Amino acid sequence: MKKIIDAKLKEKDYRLTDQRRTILDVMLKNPGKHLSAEEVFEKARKKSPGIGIATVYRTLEKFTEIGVLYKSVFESGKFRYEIYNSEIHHHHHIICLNCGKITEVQDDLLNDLERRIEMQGFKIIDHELKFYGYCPNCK
Amino acid sequence: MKKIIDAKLKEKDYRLTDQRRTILDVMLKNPGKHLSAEEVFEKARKKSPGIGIATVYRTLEKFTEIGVLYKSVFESGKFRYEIYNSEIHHHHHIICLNCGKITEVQDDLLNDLERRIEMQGFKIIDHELKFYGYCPNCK
DNA sequence: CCGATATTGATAATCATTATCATTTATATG
DNA sequence: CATATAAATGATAATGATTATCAATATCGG
Repeated sequence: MKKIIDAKLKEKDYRLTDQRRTILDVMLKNPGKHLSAEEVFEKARKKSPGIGIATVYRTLEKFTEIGVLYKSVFESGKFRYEIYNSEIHHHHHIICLNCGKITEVQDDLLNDLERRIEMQGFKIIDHELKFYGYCPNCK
Repeated sequence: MKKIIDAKLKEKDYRLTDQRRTILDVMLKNPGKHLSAEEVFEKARKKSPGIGIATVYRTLEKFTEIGVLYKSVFESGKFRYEIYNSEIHHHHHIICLNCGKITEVQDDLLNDLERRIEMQGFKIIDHELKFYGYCPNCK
């Protein structure tokens, strides 16, 4: 996995600094988790105490650009990032209205709907589906 | 429609001030549009030149709480509001990656998926589906 | 009309994020 | 290994969307 990422960075002439390596490690150690910039910053500081918050923001953005991370926005208005996992091509989020926990489900139900929308003249590139409700613990 | 909204406000002991009336008019004149707070402010000022931006934010939030408006967040991270329309119980958004235009489609395709998720212990209250692509003009 | 209290507007404060800039550092090349 | 280039860093100022504060005003029921 790291090799693929290394290749992506090289492809774009991006440097693999210690800070970027650290942030990448944080994300790889938290697959499926949707971490805010602040959360990434806290975790990265444990390994690289001198890392700066501006670097975290920049790196998260850069990694999103090259396809290493997936960036989402939820109701708080804050961006959250998760490691891109090509095995799970597409997944949806369930957001618990009580505890805020974000769970993922896997499904590919939307192809028919996309087809229908494209017949109206649109060109669909991607989609995002969120469910709001209560998780098993809060129900 | 206004009568229903009046009733909702009364139900909660909220007062119907001129400013709130103005903002409500703005939203009712723009059905289906997703207006940012700033956009609402600009439109409201034309009718009530003295209205304050803080009031716009507060009122949009208050109207969302009582179910008069529906509040969404998109990739800009900014909140956008639209008038709640009970005839269109559920709709989805298509966001053009080029011009940013937001179009709505109506579909109720997701009931099966919600059933399946509920069998896993979740309780689903609502869902939100966004498509990203290019509109007919930008394609 | 009066009183209680919700609501307002201006503006300060907050927060997540981005811009700025001097300094540091990764990497390619000889 | 040494060097040059320019990408990247960290601290912090700046930005923009939104919320808090507070004195003043307005709504609504009695």
